[in-house]
Formats: sequence, structure tokens, C-alpha cells
Amino acid sequence: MVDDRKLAVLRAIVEDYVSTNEPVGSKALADRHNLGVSPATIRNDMAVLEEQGYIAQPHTSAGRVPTDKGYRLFVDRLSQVKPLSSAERRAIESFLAGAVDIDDVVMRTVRLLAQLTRQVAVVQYPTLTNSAVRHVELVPLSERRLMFVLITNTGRVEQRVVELPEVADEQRVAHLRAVLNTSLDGCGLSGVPDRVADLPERLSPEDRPLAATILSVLLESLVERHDEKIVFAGAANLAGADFTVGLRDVLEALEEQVVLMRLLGETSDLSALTVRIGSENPYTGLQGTSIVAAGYGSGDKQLARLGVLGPTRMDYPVTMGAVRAVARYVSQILAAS
Amino acid sequence: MVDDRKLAVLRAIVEDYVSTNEPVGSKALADRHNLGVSPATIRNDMAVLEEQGYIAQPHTSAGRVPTDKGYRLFVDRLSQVKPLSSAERRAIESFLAGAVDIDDVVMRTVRLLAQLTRQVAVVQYPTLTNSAVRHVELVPLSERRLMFVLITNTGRVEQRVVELPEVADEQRVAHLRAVLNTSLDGCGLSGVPDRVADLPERLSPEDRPLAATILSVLLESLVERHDEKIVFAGAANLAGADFTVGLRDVLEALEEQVVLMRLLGETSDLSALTVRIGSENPYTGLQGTSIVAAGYGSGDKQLARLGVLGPTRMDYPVTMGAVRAVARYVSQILAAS
DNA sequence: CTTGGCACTCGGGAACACAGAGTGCCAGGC
DNA sequence: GCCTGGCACTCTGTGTTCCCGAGTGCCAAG
Repeated sequence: MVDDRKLAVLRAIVEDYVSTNEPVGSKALADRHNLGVSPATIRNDMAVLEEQGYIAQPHTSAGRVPTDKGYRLFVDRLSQVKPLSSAERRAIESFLAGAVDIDDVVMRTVRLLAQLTRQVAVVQYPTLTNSAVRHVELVPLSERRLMFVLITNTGRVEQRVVELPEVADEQRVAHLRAVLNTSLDGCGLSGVPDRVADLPERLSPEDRPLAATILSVLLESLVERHDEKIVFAGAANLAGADFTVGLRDVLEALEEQVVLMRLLGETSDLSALTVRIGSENPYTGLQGTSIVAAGYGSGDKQLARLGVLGPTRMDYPVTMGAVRAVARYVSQILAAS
Repeated sequence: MVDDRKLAVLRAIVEDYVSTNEPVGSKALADRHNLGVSPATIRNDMAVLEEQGYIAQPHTSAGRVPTDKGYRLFVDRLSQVKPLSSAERRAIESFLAGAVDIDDVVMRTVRLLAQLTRQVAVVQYPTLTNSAVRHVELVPLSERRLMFVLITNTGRVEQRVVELPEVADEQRVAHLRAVLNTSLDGCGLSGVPDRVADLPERLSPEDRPLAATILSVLLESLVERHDEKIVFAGAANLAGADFTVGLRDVLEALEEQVVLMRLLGETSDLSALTVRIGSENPYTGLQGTSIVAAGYGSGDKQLARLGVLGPTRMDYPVTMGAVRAVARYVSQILAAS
């Protein structure tokens, strides 16, 4: 029932609507795309497409606009991801290569993605889960306080100030540090709780309360930061676009870590390029917006996700190309450091 | 020429305009504030105030609106900072006290301030300049790479990956680490370059190239991060307000670190509560917005600044109270950690 | 199945009128 | 000399009406 020409019509509608932001009528379609048929025929096709829910008209006697279902079909079957130009690739590469630490990588990535897509970019910090302990450092701040620093092989640094239950001199701290490092070095973060479990037995009784305090902080920092930090950039790009839902709602959603998390994530397959269109996304405050996201990470391990958020009426092929490319380059950068 | 009653009229105009967002006329003024005179008299006063540039009318036969100069006079002489309720104070205190590290402090602060003022909040990370070295850590990542970590007494952690000019075994790294820590411990960051200058001489010749590389990274991390990180929150609060300038411009300015920097800073006296009204601010893209900012920091040392940005038409007494209070509490928190 | 023709619908812009708020000015009163 | 009530004038914003044009659905013919 949905033959090739109807699909071509749908594709043409999506493309025209994306570029003009106005409902597109049968005559305009016949003019701009050489479909080889008359406007009347296109009208018939459009009637069928509307019947099946792929397009809709804002009001009687206006042109047609793609529905979420229409965009979905377009993304799945009618378009292919558009690769970036080689100039763009080089620009990305050199921009990301300048990053000095993990914060810088994330910051640069999110800005880059925002600029590239002219949408709002969202980047999740690399998860700790797949990292391994590189080093543990204990730095005395005062008699009863010390700073606990955990460095992972992904270049991330976790820090906590620990209040001690008792006075600990430099020597005891040094001993504890040595024990921790021998025990944990190279250990995957998921394995830390196991390794840590029997540590107290290997210490002298008087050190145990001290160790227990520090270990509890260590464990806490692992689970607590499990749901990660997320940053966004490019909010200015929202100013032009008009959403069916208010701009305010979108901005509010962007500042809610939890919401962002759900938008990006919730996919079993981290590596796939996923597209959530309009009502498909899990947050009712974001009707009228789509999310294009991809996983990134070094090697086989997907560390986290990144993506962009924009109006449902976006240029999916280009956006998907940009997201995929940035995800790949970030992965490279992280693998190299 | 500008007698008390005229000042009272100006104050009334500012207050009414802030609360209603509509040009205020003589009759409304006479009704809502008991100034003890008739609308006609108020009209005369308004004519004088307009003559002197404190107020203006958007169009003939519309009410009056304060000019930037009018707000300035209001802030300087006609208002006093409104302290927060004790309930608000308690809420601030407990919210900030939950922070686990410096990132968390900044994040919580900016969100708190945004929520409290219903404006966009901006917080600058504590500067390194006034901090002292607490500890330097060198963590080998591979034969030719190591991670350099600098921990300061303000709880901030700087990290860099360093590419080495030659293979460095564990022992050499340990030696270097020891030398660095003995030399730098407790040293103010501004004093680091001096202390570091004669370090190479105190090392064996074969260690010098290695040391030089690491030291150059160290020094670089000090100056490079001198212009600091800035974060903002509460962009959603902009959605309601309408600026004379477009919303897009405001959002763009917010994402430009450099611009934000200039908005907050550029005051010799870090500690003062400063207000920049409309055209007073140094960035032309932000006509129609005001900035209320204050310094914060532990003890005598002002570490950085924080503030809010909103439409010129804002409730200055309340906003100033909130900014001042938050700055104080953050200072307390930082002093305690 | 496609095509041209045709009547119908509806949104958006232009033209217009009108009410309401606010002003400036003037003459009279304290 | 300053304050006050009165009055004529000037705007903006809003509501109304009207009309044009784009676009549709349907139908009969190729």
C-alpha cells in the first residue's frame, strides 16, 4: 500500500519542511522535486499518507507536516547518515586534541557538538564503572582530616575530604596508603568492593577504625557517582527554534540531571546511534523535541553517551552524522590518554 | 532640585514597575503609595525626573519607566539590601553543607542562587592564586607517560597527563615526587615559580630533562587556569522575562567564559557587593540586563566571585540580599574544609 | 491510475474604529 | 510659590471586519 512513490513523497515532505519550516503543499512538492507526476496525484498520495498517520495538516486547507511517525519512517528507511566533510573532520580532530584533562575533553566536546549541529549538545561524563584503579592517594589536611583522591586509568580523578574518627599521624596514613595501593592497583572499579572486604583483617587492630572510615568513603564515592555528571551547551541555539512546548520547559529539562540522563540513556546497546523522536522520548515536558545520541568510549568499552537535542523538525541525516563523528573522535582521544 | 518627595516618587516608580512590569502613571502612584499629594503634583515631579534622565516614557501618553540612571540612584540611595528570612538561611546552610568536594560546592551554590533569585546564577571557581600547595602527586601511567596531580589547600585538584621525553622508572618518579613535595609543600601558588626555578640544580644531571618537562607542565597549569572556570544555572528563568535585547544574545553571552568573566569581575575590590545596571555593563550584547555580584572566599582572601544576571527590571534589594547571603555561606563552607 | 478543473475552507494580513490610560497645561485656591 | 482639579489631546492596544491566496477534496475525463 505504501509504494515507492508515496515514500518519495514523504521524503520530499520531510526535506522541504525541515528546510522551510512551513507546511508543504502538493504544488510546491511537484515544483521542487521532479517526481514525474502532477500535483493532483501527489494530493492523492498525501491523503493516503495522512490516513496512515505519517503526515498531518495543522488545519484544513494548509499544507502537510510530518508526524512523529513520519519522521521515524524517514529516519529508519528514507535517509542515510550524512558524513562530515573532511575539513570538518580535521577541525574536530585538532580541536579535541588540544584537551588537557578529562574535564577539558568533555567541555570541548560539548561545545564542539553544539556548534557543529547548531543544536543543544549534551555530554555525559565517562562512567567510572569500566575504569580501573590507577592510584589511591591520601593527603593529610590536618590531624583529623585528610583528602582521599582516587585516580582511574581513564584519567578521571575523584576526591573526597574525610573526617577521621581519631588522630592519624603521617606514618599511619602512609602505611594505609601503601596497603590500599598494593591491594587495589589495576583493579576494575566494579571489583573494588570485593578486594576491600577483607582488608581490615590484614591490618593491625588499632588501624581498623581508621581504615573502615576511609574505605566507607571510598565505596561511597564509587556508587554515588555512578549516575554521572552531565553537561550541556548551546542553549542559545534554542532561541531561534520554536517548540510546540514552551522554551522554558526545555531549558528546565536541560538543567535536570536525571531527566537528561534518561534522555540519553536507557538503551541496552550503548554503542548504537539512537534517535528519539518527539513523543517517543520518556519525558512529557519535551514533546516536540528529538534526541540523537550515541555511545562513546575507548576500545570495546562504552563509557558513556553524548548527543544533541533539538526540535523534532531537525535535519536528521546531518545531525546523526555529526553525533556519530564526534563520538568516534572522542573515543579515540580517550583511548590515547 | 531633587528634593525628598521627588526621590520618593522615583522609588515608588521603581517599585511599582518592578512588580507590575508596566509603565506606571501618576494616578496609579497616588493610589498605591500614600505620598500625600495629588496626581497632578506627581505629574510635575515626574516631568522634572524625566528632564533629569531618571525616568522615561516608552511612548507619548504612556506611563513612566525608570532609566538605567534611575535604577542606579535607586540602588545607591533609595533602597537597602533586604536580608533573607531565617528559614531561607537555614535552607541555604543545610543545602551547602552537604557538598562533598569543590565541584559539588560550586554546583550546589549556582543552583541554589538560581532558585533563590529566580534569575540566572553565575559562579566562578575559586582561583588558585591565593591557594597553597598541599600535595603534588606523580602517577606513572606507562613508561613514557605520567599523570601529574596538584592538590591545593582549598580542596581543588589540578590534573595533567604529561608526555615524558624519556623512559622513567618508578624509582626516579618517586624521587622526583619527594623532591617536589619537600620543596613546594605549603608554598603559595604565586610563589611556586620562584621555588621551582632553582630545583634542577639540586637534581642529578640525568634527571634534569625529566624534571624540566614536569615543571613546565606544572607552571603551565598554574597560569593557564588562572582565568578560571565559570558555571551558570537557571537559564530557564530567562524564558519568562523579556529583554530589550534578544534572548539569544543573553544565552550566547552566558556560554562565553570570557564575557562572563568580565561581567563578574573587573573590580579592584573583590569583596564588595557590586551592581552593574544595563548599559553600565561592559558587554554591548547585554543591554537591558543587570548583574549583581559579590566576592567570596575563606578568611581575608577573596577567592572568586559569584552573582546573578537578570533583566534590568529586577528586585534589587531582594536579589542583593540573596547574593550577599550566598556569598557569605559559601565562604564559610570553604573556610571549614 | 493519473490528470485538469472546480468549488470550498480557512488562516493571516490590512484597514479601521474605539476605548482607556496617561499626559501637559492652565487657572484657581491655600 | 506650590499644590490641585479640570480639560483637551495623544497615543497604544485591541477587537472587528474584510479579503486574498494557498491548499484541499472531489469528480469526471483521458
